[in-house]
Amino acid sequence: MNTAERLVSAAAELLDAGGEAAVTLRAVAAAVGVSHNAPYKHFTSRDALLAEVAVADFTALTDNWAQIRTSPEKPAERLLSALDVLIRFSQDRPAHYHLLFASPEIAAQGGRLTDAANSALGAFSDIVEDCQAGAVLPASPGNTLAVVLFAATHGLIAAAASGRLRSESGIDTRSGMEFLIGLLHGR
Amino acid sequence: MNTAERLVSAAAELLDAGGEAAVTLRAVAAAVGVSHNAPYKHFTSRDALLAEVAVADFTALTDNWAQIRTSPEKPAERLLSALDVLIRFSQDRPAHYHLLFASPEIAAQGGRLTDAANSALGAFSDIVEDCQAGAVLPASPGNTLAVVLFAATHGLIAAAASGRLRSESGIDTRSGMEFLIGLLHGR
DNA sequence: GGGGTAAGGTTGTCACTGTCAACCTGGAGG
DNA sequence: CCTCCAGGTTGACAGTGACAACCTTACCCC
Repeated sequence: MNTAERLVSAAAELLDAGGEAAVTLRAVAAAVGVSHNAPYKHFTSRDALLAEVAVADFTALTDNWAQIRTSPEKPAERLLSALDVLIRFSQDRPAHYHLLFASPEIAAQGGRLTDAANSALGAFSDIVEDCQAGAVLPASPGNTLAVVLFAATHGLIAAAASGRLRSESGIDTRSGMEFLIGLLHGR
Repeated sequence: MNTAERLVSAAAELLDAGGEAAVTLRAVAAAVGVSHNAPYKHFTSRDALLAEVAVADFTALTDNWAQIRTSPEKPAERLLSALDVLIRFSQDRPAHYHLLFASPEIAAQGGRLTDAANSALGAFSDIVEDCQAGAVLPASPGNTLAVVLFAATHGLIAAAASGRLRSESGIDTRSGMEFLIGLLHGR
């Protein structure tokens, strides 16, 4: 594994261990065993390094969803599995999740990151479209329904991360999405 | 206006002008005309100061929504107006929006902030419940539907902020919510 | 085969940040 | 009149992202 890859994976580990604030260029460099300035030979800035971490995460999500689509489950069950992947990711690796979906300055890095994010959305949309083709979910122009379902999931995850879900409403992300899908079912 | 209030309002202005990174304790203090350490006489940390900015924003949102509820429009139109308030807020003051709904370390400040956020959600829920009472939207246990609708809106706003909405799907936040509400209408 | 060259690494330095500590000051209350 | 404290000050400190300059090694081309 070359230095650039080792830097990305060290950054990913630090992100898990201590949140975004812990991902210091110096800490990343030290974890790899290079000098404090070596990262600049591979990445133009700290944000660019974090963007590469995000690319790796998006790619993993894409693979996950692509695999779910090939499972023998019914479309509706595959959709719930896809949502579970996202929900579990947000719970197991909250800092990574925040990096991917709630960090505008990282998203602005563009390039490879935009492509990786679009691929992930595409894989998720495929699963939703299978549901629409099976009349489990209503039709929509383009992938509008997939985008809306994804958005609702992200919104519930964000509310949960802020601690503002359990407090007043007493629901969780999964049950919220089940409720919404139930309303849309067969429409 | 006392120093604490002036610090909060100066922080709010810097947040608008240059994003969260521009809200430096030193810059805030300088804007008010006090020394670089004076903020610590009123706030325990930078995050605590930002939390007060968020409290003010949540309060304004609550007032906005409470007023919409008293308008002579039909419930469904009031709901769209409420969503427009949120969407416009996210477009006009993106850094403030991010602070309120996508900053876990700020949300963790708790206390006054949690109360203010709950009040805002309550005002929004009232508007949704009017729609449910008028059979414009389906019934739900507690305020589940309000939470889900809010979550979906936030998700679409977040996607738009990341530049990942227009690119692939060609929809915007407002039209996405109209699509979802249309599906739920009369259910 | 030898010399240029560039990728990848190093050390040193800079301005800036949040935070802590110590000090100062004026006015309120016994 | 003395005390005390809220609210302000200056000074310091470690840590950060970023830049500049230098060193080295391996490769390519003439």
